[in-house]
Amino acid sequence: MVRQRSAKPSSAGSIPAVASIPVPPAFNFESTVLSHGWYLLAPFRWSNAEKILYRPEILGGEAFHLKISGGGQAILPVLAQTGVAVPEKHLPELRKKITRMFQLDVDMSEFVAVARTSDDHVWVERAGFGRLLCGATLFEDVVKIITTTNTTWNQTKRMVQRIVEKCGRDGAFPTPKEVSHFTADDLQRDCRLGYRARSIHALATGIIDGSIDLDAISDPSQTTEELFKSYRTLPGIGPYGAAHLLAMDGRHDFIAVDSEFRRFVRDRYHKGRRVSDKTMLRRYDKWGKWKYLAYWSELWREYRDSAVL
DNA sequence: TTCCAGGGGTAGA
DNA sequence: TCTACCCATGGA
Repeated sequence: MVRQRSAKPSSAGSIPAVASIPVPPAFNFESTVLSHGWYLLAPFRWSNAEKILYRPEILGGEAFHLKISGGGQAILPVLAQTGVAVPEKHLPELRKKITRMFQLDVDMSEFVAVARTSDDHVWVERAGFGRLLCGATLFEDVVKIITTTNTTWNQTKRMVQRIVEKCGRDGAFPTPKEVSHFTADDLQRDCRLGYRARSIHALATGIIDGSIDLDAISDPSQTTEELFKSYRTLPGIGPYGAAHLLAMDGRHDFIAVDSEFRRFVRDRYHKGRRVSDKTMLRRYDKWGKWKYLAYWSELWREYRDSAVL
């Protein structure tokens, strides 16, 4: 990754230059933040009035409260309290995490080109739609996906908030080690995780004892099919979760079939009639490797039009 | 009470 | 490979 320092002054004016992170062409900060529900999950906090994403983060073992803004050709993460840059020694780690959070290493040009050929999807280019907001680490995203299964969105938000409060340090999302300090019963009782506590506990302890190797499991040299199978070996991750994790890698070959997908396709294309998953999925076959994003863009626009986002 | 929400794991056919 | 059942939680 390229490192650079920007000469752009902070909002305080007299504060020295801050480190900015360059973004790909046509990157849209706000659209990426609002791409799906992740910006509503702790430790993210989005200020719509300021168009700023706040997030506590541990860098080099030290806690920082980040204030992340976008615009122009860069993302600007600074310390929330002072507006100054994160100390130089932490910039490589910060860049790595920001790159994952905003999918800066994902090439969206092919999807945009395909979307131009569909009257219902031409808007995605103008909106800068395509990148999904992710957690700072794969562990964070796996935990969050587990908390979305078989429950309501409000319960998901509360589960994640409680995990951060109970296990995390200084408001940051906990590491596997921090989660593994607690028993599955502790997590279930105090974070109200239900049966999901066992999966999240198994994930954290597996990473710590070495039986789960997230780097190997997420090895990008695998084909998408191999990666899908690989993600499914994680505790609490089935077809829905694996498809979601692939999307966070920028791979959209698999649609995460859940109650929301079924509701959307049933209402939009089948006049509310019940149809099989296979029939629903067939509708998106023509999108090839962009199936999930094609579906998600349709749902995203429905959310936006109904002011859910 | 019963159902079900951005499902997953397992046993049995 | 497919189906049925169970799994905590909490709102409708």
